[in-house]
Amino acid sequence: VHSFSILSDALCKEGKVEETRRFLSEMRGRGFEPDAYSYNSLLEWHTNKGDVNGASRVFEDFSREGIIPNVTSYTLLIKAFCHLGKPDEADKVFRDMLEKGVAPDVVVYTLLIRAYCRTGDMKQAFKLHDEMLLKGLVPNSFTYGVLIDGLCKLGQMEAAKMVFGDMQNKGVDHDEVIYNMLIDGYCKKGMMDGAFQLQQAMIKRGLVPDVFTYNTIITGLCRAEKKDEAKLMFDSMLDTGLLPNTVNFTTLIDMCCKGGDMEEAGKIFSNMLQYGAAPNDVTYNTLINGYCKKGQMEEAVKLKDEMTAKGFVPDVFTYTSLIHGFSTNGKIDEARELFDDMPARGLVPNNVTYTAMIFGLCMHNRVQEAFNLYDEMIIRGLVPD
RNA sequence: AAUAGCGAGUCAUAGCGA
Repeated sequence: VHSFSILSDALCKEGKVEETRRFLSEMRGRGFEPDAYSYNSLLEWHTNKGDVNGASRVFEDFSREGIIPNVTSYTLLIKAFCHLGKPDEADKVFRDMLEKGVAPDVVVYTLLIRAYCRTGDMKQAFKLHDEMLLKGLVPNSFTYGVLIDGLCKLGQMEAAKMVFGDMQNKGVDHDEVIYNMLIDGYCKKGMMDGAFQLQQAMIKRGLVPDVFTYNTIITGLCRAEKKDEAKLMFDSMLDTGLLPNTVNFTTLIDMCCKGGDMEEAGKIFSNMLQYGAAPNDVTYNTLINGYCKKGQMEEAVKLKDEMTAKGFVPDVFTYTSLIHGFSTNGKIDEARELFDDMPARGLVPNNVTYTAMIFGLCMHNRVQEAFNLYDEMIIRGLVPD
């Protein structure tokens, strides 16, 4: 059964879902009863697609086939709910798991804690942390990490530092990721000195700043309008022998775009491949937004076509940039056309998209249409901010 | 009973704003 499970996992990870299903029934035909392990990769596939219903269906299969889901199975279903930003639903599944007598572990607790952190509900997050301690589970660097990151994202650096000290007292080592999260926290608050201090501290501890560390700092420097220092930081990253990745280049491109230097942005864009870094959807979106901001809509649209041709799917970011670009360049009809085209592309306009469109309509004195859209977004369950 | 197989944390892109 182990061997079959390993194969089933490999099949599914290649994206061959139907074949995985067939494989599982074939293994049953040969007299090997699949267990939770055999099915979990299938479950993970649904989860990563954000398909809660699909994941739930696998659970229905479990009860039909008499398979007992293990912690990992539950973790995957819980993750699907986390992905939807529904920590309470996730928690319900978790409680259900406990009732069924499946023992929780550090991983599932960490995942659940992260779900609450992402919604900014640190109170629940810490409650779960205490609960796992009561159960005799030992938080590891992942667990402390989600707590620290949650606090950093809320800008609560003092509290984050306390958890940082706490984990050390408990004998859990600080790793690069932990430092990176704190550095990002300081950068986002504009406290670059704090960020640099931590970078030095991590080096002193024998840790090596990685591409995450550098990119975090570079982004921080860009936001602090210190573009020259940002460039120097990029160079010193290269000096350490680190290979810049797609995110690093996208950051640089964005920096150029924000400064209106599309020529430089384009140069970096065409050179990045030489470093083995291929542009991705975010890279395209960044450039498209840059051209939109400059009013070079032909270029922007050209890039949208190019990204599509390369197999990337224009997303809500792409459309919002273009809608805003057309709106503010006197082409409100083009903007509206794009907006109306979104549903057909499987895209759901969000708050930002609606604001951009409404703003554009108002600028063009099409107030009635703007109000109609405002009503529409409320009907769709969006909450104007 | 032991052992092996699955799951969790950090960086980049969009609108408005006295």
